[in-house]
Amino acid sequence: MSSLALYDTLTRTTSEFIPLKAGEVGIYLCGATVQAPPHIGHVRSGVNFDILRRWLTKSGYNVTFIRNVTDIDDKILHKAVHEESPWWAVAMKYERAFTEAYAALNVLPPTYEPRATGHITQMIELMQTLIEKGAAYAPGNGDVYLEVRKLSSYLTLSRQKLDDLLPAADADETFKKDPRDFALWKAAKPGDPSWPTPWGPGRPGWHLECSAMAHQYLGEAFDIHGGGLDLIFPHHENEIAQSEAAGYGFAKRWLHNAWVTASGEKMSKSIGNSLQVHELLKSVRGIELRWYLGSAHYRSMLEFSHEALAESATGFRRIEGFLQRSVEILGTEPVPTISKAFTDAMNDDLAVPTALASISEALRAGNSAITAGDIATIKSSADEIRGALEVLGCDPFDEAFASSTAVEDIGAALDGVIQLALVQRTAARERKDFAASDQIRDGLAALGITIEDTAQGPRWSITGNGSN
RNA sequence: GGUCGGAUGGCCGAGAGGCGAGGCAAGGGACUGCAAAUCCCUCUACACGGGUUCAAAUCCCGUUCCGACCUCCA
Repeated sequence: MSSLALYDTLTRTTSEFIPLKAGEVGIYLCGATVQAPPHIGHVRSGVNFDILRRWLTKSGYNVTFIRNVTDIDDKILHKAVHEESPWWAVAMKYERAFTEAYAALNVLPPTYEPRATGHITQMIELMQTLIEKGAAYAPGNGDVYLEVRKLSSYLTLSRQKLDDLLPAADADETFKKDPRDFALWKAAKPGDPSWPTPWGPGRPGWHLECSAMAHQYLGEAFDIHGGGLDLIFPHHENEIAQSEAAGYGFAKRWLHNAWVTASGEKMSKSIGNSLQVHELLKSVRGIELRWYLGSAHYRSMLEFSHEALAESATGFRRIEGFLQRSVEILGTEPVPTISKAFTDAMNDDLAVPTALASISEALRAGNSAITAGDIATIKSSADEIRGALEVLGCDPFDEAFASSTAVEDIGAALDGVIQLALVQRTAARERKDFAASDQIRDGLAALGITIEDTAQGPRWSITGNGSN
């Protein structure tokens, strides 16, 4: 059995993953700033790290997974003005949209999902520590800044030099000792929400939130910190600065997922190439969108196109089709089993594309076994495929994707009706009346129901390509 | 200006000195009354120019093009 190796943005190398505490893993993932509905770039991050979490869990670790919600920030305040709604109502509205998107894609809920505004006390404590240690200062205007020149480790994650950074265009540097110092806390402006602090009323800076929440739930040092590539600077750099200046060990390893791109460019709301999750879910199922988003390596850009998504969904349905046939033949659901090929791929920095190749091989073996009537191979293939799909969060038998009881009742009734038609069709075929048999099949096809004649008799499935 | 990433077949997408990843699409074949499903076969690619090497998509040098970050982006 190979052991898990993961990439680390800090060292830019892949190395064996050794947790701080045997059998336990703590992960902090930067979640959403809830100021707009989620697009597929946001949920790709969720899916990538959900796969990491599931693989760690499958590997026997007890995983504590934190994904925060940034529910106070400039963009939320702007949005509140635009929507003529209280800032907290805006935040809640979009937080729910994210929760629904994650659920539709079978992203497991985090162990804890802290909101920034629920941790103001911890942030104030952290700032007090930083001021006492001489790392931060409150110039008297209500802001609190971190003095970055005092930190030797500053910018080691992004490998930049302080003097090479472009000066901030918008910063009011009146109170800063150095223009690169960043705000831990922002003084309240008239009309903005604020919380009282020893330095005056204000609201948290983005970076401070994550340091405070990571400390609260994972302690002074933890195993993995994750997020999108675009957070390396300044967000993660600043998180390191705050936490290390406070004396914490902080994250031992940094994982960053790459973007979803469209026409080669990063998907973003501002350039208008973003695709909202709920829009895409009108054309594919959640399990199919997840399969697509998870199919590329997490550190590779994923070039989105509707065609690629549709093709990916087609491929997934092939796998599902085999699993369904295996259930019909074996009479039982497959038992999730992890193959060596899948293990080796996942242990190699989550090489999902290589893992998918192992699924393809099992699929071919399984389909051939159906033709050959090789029950043992049908079962072993189905077990292996389901095991892999489970880790990838795309197990069709997962309750998260299961239909409700009411739907199952309708399905049973529908099956009865279609079987009546198929009996007529079989009778027509037996008397070589193919005009009549094709008429029945065409009629069902027009309703989006596809008929396949197999060695075990006709079977039907809803493919949704009907003209209704 | 600084830092970082990328360019692989019709398309998506792995690999990182030698063994044609895989998928989708397309073409052919098997099976079938015809389909569908499935299986088999075909389609031998690595931006460009040098170099290292017995051997380069992979390493080195240079070039072109694309993208990202540089103080509140997943």
